[in-house]
Amino acid sequence: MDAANRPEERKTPDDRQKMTELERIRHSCAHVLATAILRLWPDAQFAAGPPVENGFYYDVELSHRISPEDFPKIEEEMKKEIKANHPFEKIVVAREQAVKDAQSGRLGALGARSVPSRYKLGNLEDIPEGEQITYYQNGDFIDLCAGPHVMRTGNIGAFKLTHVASAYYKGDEKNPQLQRIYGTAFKNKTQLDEYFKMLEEAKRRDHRKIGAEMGLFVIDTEYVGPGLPLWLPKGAAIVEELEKLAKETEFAAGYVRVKTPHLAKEKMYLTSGHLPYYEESMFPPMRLQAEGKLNVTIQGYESQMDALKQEMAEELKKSLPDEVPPIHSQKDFVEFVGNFFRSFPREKQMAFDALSKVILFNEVGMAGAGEVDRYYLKAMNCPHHHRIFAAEPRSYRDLPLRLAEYGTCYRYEQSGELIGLMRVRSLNMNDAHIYCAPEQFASEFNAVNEMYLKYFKIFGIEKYVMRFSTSSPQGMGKKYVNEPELWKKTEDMVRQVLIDSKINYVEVPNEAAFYGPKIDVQAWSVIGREFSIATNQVDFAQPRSFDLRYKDRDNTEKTPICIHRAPLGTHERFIGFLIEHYAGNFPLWLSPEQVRILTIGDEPELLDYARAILNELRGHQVRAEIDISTDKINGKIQRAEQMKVHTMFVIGKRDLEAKVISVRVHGRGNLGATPRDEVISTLLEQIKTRAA
RNA sequence: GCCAGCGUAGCUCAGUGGUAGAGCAACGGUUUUGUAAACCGUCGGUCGUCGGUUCAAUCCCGACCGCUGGCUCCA
Repeated sequence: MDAANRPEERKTPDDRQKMTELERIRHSCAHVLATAILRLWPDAQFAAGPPVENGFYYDVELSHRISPEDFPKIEEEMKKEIKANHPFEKIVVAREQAVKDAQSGRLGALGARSVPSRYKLGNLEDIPEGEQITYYQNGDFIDLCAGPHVMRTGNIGAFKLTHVASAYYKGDEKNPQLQRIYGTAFKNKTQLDEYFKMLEEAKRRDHRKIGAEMGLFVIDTEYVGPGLPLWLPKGAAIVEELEKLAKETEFAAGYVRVKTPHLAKEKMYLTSGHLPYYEESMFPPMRLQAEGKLNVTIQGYESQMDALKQEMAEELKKSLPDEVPPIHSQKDFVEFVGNFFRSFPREKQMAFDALSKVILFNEVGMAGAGEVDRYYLKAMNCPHHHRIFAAEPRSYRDLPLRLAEYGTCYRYEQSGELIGLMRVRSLNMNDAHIYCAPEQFASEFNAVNEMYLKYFKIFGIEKYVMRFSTSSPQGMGKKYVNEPELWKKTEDMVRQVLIDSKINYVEVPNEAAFYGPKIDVQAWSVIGREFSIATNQVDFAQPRSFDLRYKDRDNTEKTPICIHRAPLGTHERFIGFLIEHYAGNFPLWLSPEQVRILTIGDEPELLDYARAILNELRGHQVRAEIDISTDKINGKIQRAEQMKVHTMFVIGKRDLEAKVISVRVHGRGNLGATPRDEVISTLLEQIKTRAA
């Protein structure tokens, strides 16, 4: 993220000087990229070119569409610039001079040009009065830039352009879209190669690829819809195991489970405050027609129809009966309108009839006629849980009340946002809402954090950070519910818990949820890729909006604080993460197929022995299968290994005679033969303890 | 939603302005096995959808749908 593009996050010159050596190399490489592009396309207009997490980019406006096929010749020019070993010279200028140079097209350019450097002009405007304005020059290329850079272009050890994307100028979708050229650079070739090796590994572990190979899930865009994954039996097995883990953990921690429907009336989300904030990312409402008159429908219809339709509307309006029978469905509606049209000449009757069927219902819908109930698919579970809280009178003795549910939510994510399981439109949340008194907050919140850490341990997540998102004064009443004192109080409480628990966290201002501060949990998979796994929030706003109360010791009614928490996030994203984390090689307890019995030969006694083992395993809820096909044992092993079956029991005549099982573990090979009972009891123990 | 690239069998991929192939998988046989692929055969595609250009389109053009990479968004 280019912080320089966001006024509220503008880096100070001091911050910039903290750039690491690697960031300087990359930032300098961005300048070299611009230099090269200008040699090829002198009219290029540059915007911003910062270092980013894995490299750098430069945003450029250019009539030529740069594609990866252009990379070799751009890289060729870049190499020349690096070989020339020009120094990066810092030049301090007065604002007037900078404006003048930008207008003459000199900034982000190799020389003066006929058109101004328009984006550089825009960048200049963002530099506050009093801050030093500097250029950096390498060879002929002069750029408005706060630096810092490496000493000379030759200090850029190894680089490569990686991809092209588009980006809005200053990240604002109202601004023009620029071409963003991405690249990466390292001190030397070895490190560059390692980086690309890591990318290869990530690609190999891609959850979409492994998910398909292992038969975990499919996304049936034609019949179900994009972003609506179907869990296949093997994927559902993982879902079930995660739920089991969550349910056990939450039960032990004093949670109670609830179950709520997938939709609710509009009133729910007006009350919660979600509708005004998030309407566009909720699925559009379903409208349930109540009894009533049709005249409102006709009005809505008039406004958008052409002449014939107008005519029909006039006719309808003129002679519509006062009393309209109840209409609950399209069938009712068509029937009613059909009867009504009988009084017209046949030709008109048919035209009206067809129109009414096709257009009136489909386009205008039944909205507006009489009272309409609008139902929304839930995009979050909290309001339903609030209503459960409200369902019974509550006393301080009931608190903390921890309502947990694996609730299915639906969010209308923008089409361009959908990514495999990582970003979906239907999601199963490991959700719970903790209603507590203010004095209980610290211990409850701390217990939630402890739960996170417990899970990290189970899944071998070693690197994580809690992003503590807080409000901002300027967002009060707009982005955030207008309760400045409550915000401060809550944020202070959360911060204190984080500090006391010595948990690894960073504070990020102005990114809170609208109803309270939140914590996003970022975790890194074993190959070092970052995932936003879970989020939990402190909510002082919704309990008020829903007028939730409990009777306190002193016989007064008080509003509880609500903690939203979802340590395992959603099944979709969490399993997506786990697939990449484990490269599909799940630990035994999570493995979709825990055991496959492979027989050598098909003598009846041998098959009986193998089947008895299968039955015993399944009796203990082990996900076991048997392969009694006539393939050679090597073929059976090959297929089981490819499917990443965790444990293979190879059963041949020798095993039958000695009452043993030859065990082979995926990725570890043949472990030899062990007495049957011992093998099974060890296996059961490993599953039970969720051993890695 | 925006920009760009892509869309051929269940999967991995060839291929052409004259209506398509391979390997694996699946299915049917034969084979009877000791730690990563036994053999033979069969089935399988309106080349994403719709429209246009053309005597002729899977191929060229357009729109739409979807996917991928970014941007914006993320309760």
